[in-house]
Amino acid sequence: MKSKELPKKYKANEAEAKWGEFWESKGVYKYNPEVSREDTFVIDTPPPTVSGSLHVGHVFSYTQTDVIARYQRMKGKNIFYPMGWDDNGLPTERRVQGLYGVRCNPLLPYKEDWVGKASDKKKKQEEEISRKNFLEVCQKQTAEDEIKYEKLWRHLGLSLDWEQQYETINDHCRKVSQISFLDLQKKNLVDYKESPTMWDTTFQTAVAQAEVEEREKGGHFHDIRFAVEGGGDFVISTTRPELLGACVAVVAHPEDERYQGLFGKYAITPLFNVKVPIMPADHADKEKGSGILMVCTFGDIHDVEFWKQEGLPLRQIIEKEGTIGAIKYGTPKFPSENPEKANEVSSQLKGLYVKQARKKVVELLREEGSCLAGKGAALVGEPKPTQQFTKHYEKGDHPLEYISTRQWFVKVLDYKKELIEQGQKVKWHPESMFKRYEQWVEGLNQDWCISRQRFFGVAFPVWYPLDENSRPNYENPIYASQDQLPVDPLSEIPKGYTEEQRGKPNGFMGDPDVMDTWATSSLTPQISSHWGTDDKRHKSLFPADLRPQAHEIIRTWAFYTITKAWMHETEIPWKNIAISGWVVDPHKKKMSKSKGNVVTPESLIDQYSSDALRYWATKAKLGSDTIYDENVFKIGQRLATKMFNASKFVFLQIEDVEDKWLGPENITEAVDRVWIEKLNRVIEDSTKFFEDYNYSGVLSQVESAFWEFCDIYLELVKTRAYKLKDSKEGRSALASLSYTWKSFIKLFAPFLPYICEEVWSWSFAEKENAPSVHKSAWPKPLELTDQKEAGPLIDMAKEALNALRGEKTTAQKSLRWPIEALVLKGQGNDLERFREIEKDIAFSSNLKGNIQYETMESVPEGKFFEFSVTLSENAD
RNA sequence: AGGAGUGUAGCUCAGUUGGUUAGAGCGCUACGUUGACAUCGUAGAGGUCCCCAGUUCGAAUCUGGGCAUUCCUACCA
Repeated sequence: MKSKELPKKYKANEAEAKWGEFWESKGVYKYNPEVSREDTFVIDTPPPTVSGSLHVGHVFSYTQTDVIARYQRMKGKNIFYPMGWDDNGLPTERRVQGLYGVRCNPLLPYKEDWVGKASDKKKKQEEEISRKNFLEVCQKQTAEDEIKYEKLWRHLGLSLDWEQQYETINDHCRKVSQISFLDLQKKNLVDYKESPTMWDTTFQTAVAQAEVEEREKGGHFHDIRFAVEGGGDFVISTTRPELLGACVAVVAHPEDERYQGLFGKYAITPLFNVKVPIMPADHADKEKGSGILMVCTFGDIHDVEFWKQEGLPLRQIIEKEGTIGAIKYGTPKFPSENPEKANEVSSQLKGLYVKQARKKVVELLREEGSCLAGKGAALVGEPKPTQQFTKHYEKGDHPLEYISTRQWFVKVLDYKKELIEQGQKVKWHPESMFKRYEQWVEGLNQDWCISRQRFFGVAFPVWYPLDENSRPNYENPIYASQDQLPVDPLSEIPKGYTEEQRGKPNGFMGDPDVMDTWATSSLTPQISSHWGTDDKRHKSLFPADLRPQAHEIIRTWAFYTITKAWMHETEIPWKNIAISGWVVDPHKKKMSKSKGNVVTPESLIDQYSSDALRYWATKAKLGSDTIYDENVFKIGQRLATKMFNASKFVFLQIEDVEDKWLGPENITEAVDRVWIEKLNRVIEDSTKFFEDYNYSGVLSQVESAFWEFCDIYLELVKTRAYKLKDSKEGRSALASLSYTWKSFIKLFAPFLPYICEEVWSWSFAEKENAPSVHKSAWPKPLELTDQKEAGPLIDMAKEALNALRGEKTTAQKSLRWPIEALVLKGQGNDLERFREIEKDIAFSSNLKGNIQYETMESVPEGKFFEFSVTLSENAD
């Protein structure tokens, strides 16, 4: 490469396309399975949810991981850096439903010729298709999205090994998930039990504690009068009057004097006239409402716990769809003192959604005379507004209901202590994030529910035998054997059975549920390491070195991954976990698609370049949120341009110089050696910071050193470098420039991979026999022999240049304007030192005459010298 | 309510173990096209380091107490 061939300006788009192809064709980022574990750095990359598009938040955190990977690669490590796509699960189903206007009905037969058509407009979900058709269209859609995602990641310059790609729905991941399930089953760490579980009525599936979020909603307190059997009455307060028909008890605090006389008696509910026990319960609060409240199946977690504790009857009135069921009162399950009336009420409520039912019940209570003469309506006064917090599935719109269903649970509650200990063995970056993990584990109150009543997910490798009445025997499941995996129990059969026996008396049925997405993504380290299928590979990749992830999923992804690794192999899944912050809007709220952020990463890259976005992403400290600010992209863009220009200049000076004059042994001049010492410290500190995952510290350090290089050192020595090319002084400058340039390319390479590869290719790719800077060695401090004490020459030069530039600027003259005379005043030894750089100063400030030195006892604080400058009358 | 983080220039943020006069970039003002760079450069203005008390010769930094703000967790019949 000759400098003449270089473009006048840096064209980032062209360069980035070129080097992207170059890296791919040279296999720069390939993992080498032959290298030993110690020399390999393993990253457990987060598989993003495939549901449309990636946004700037993804760019932010994935880039932060990439600079770590690039640093480790330059340190000589063999890098295992895979990419996975989390396509399995509800987000994909939701997207497909919206996009294609379809809904899965497992009862329908497969249609061979059915082809879904995606439409941009949100279709109403109307067309029902079979499970198999539904899964096919999910597969097709995610495959399309994944191609888009990959394109963006390549453009962003993530140094991933694309051969290690996986999708969480593929055969390999399904197999690993099922192996995991069977292993937990063998170790008696899973339970299949019927139990009240948080249920989303929209998606009609169970959800886990970790996927639940609280939302503030307006509600109303309703005061309702209950009669006491044998005389008397009391008023309860409730926000959920629609659950009146599900009331199984009434409770007050054991020490509440008002209700002492009632414990042991029975209350009669209004409308339904159901006899329920009045009991003491610790969770009742004397101060709240009237101090007495109803227990329903199920209003909240207290109801569930009290119901379990007391062995109360189950009266589930809310159905899986979120509607009130057709309940017949006057039966053993739903007794009533007045079945006729209860059934009249029930007939008015059945089929209503919760909200409608609430309205209706209130209406009826208004009309209802409270079973007691002279006490007015059962509804006492008017409903009083209140702010209430309700639990929602994080992806759902309607409040969750507790519904008793049969689900698979992983027994985490028994192992809180062990799981906290495991978390402690991992090194958290930043350290404080461990607290969140610890607090989450301590606060767990439910086992991990891993079954979902959905379709696009990993099946449970389980069948149930049917008895002579075709009722499943859940107590004795048939588990798949290893050689059957991955298995779909709905289309494949257990050993010893024939397909004809499916669903028949004395036959079998497949478990219809799928696993929670997290049950699979909690295995990402094992998915990558081929746990259970390739022992050698597993040993060479597990545990991983680094798990990068965001903080809001500590309670899910980090926790579940630690749990699985411990349950399977009593290991930690990775040695380090690096928690990235969020990208927030100017009001410090998390940026997300739903908040109407229309800026796509693709358009930002086109506008500012990948290097610029990477600069922005890695300026932010690990774990800290960063405000989305396009100004920072511009600064990154400018840095890349500066790198190009400074490189071009240095290259211009050294391209025709023989290699022997560019070796570090030629760096003989004091000022050059001082500069190299400065650079050494930058290299040392950068290395130290990187080892501590403090990439942002590296960047700001290197950046400020680079600007000092351009503004001060380069300006200072450039004239010497080209005017005295063939002398010892000139060669010292040239060798120093060459070495410094090379060092900066390497120091910036993890952050700005494209511009660095570009300028590296001009000269060093050949000289250093490293076609890619990203495979070149991370710099080490340069040992200068025969080091003599040189003092703060660079600082002196900086002060002098600034002073002389300041004079010219104040006089409104250009920086090349000649200086007639300079008087330098300072202390004796400083003046003596200054002589080392006087020629460089004279060159770079266009000083015509000599410098006149004057000794003075005291200089202004924090300065070396005082300058008296006489500018020339005329320009050159 | 409990826990974690943050609070430094108009804005976004550094500030490495306590140490002269607290830094950078953006923005602002003025100037300058110089033989790498106008996608630029140079210079300048701009701060009660949230507040109060303490430790210390010395505090943005350490301790205690507030305040503000973000997040996590819990509760709210």
